[in-house]
Amino acid sequence: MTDDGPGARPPQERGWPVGGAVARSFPREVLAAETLAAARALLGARLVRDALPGLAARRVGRIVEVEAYLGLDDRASHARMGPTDRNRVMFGPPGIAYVYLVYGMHCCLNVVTEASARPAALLVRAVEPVEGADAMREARAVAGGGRRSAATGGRVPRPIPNARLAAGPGLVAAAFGIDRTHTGLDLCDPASSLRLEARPPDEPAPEIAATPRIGISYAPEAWASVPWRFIVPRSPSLSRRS
DNA sequence: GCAAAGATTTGCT
DNA sequence: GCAAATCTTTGCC
Repeated sequence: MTDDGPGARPPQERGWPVGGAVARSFPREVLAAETLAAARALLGARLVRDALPGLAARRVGRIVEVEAYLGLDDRASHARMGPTDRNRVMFGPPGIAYVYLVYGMHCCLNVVTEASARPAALLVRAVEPVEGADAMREARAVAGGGRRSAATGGRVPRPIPNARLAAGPGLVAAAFGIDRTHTGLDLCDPASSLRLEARPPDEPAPEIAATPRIGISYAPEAWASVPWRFIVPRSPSLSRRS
C-alpha cells in the first residue's frame, strides 16, 4: 500500500528552521486517532535525538518498522492486566514515550497513541540511520549489546553496517541512548531532546506492508497472528531480513 | 514471599 | 538453529 496515511498532510504546517531545512513536529492528532492508522502514518517519520554537546552528535532515524499494541483486550499488550507501575503511561494521552526493559537487558521505545480512555502504543522496532550513524555506533558499544564480551577471545568485533545500527527494538534504544528514564517524555514537543518529526515534504510516502507481530508467541492465537506489524518492505534496516 | 517468563540480541554449534 | 545473558514484573503459594 502506498497511499498517504493520515500523517502525510498535517492539517497545520507547523515548522521551524533547522540547519537550512524546515523540520515539522509529528502531529499529535495523528497519534490521537486510531492506532492502526497512526502506525502507518509513523512509517517514514523521523526519530530525532539532539546532540549531547561534547558527547554525541545529533541522531536521526527514518522509522521503517512499528508494531501496534492496543486496548485492554490485546492479550499481547502490556496493558492487558490494567494500569500498573510499569505501563501506566499507556493509559495516558498520545505522543508520550513508554520505555520498558525486556529480558533484563534491552530497552524498547513505544509511542503512546489514542485518548486516555484506551491504552495503546506503537513499538518502534527499527529505523534507518539518516544522520549521526557514528554516534549510534558509539552508543551501541556503550550499551554493550545482548551477550557480553567473554567469548570474544580478544578478537575485534566486526563493524556494524549503518543500515543495521538500529534494526531491532532493543537496538533502536541502544543506538539512540534511550532508557526507561525517557518514559513520560513528550515526543511531539519540538523542545524535547528526543522526539518525532514528520517525513520531509520532498520524500515520497513509503510503501507499507502488514505482518503478524514478533516475539509474542505467549499470546492466544487470535492475538498472536493479527497483522499489526507494519514495515517498509524494501528497507535494509528491518529487524528481520525479507 | 518465591518462582517463572518475557514486545531481544548475540555468538557458537 | 539454539541457548545464554540478566533483571523486572507477574502469578501463584
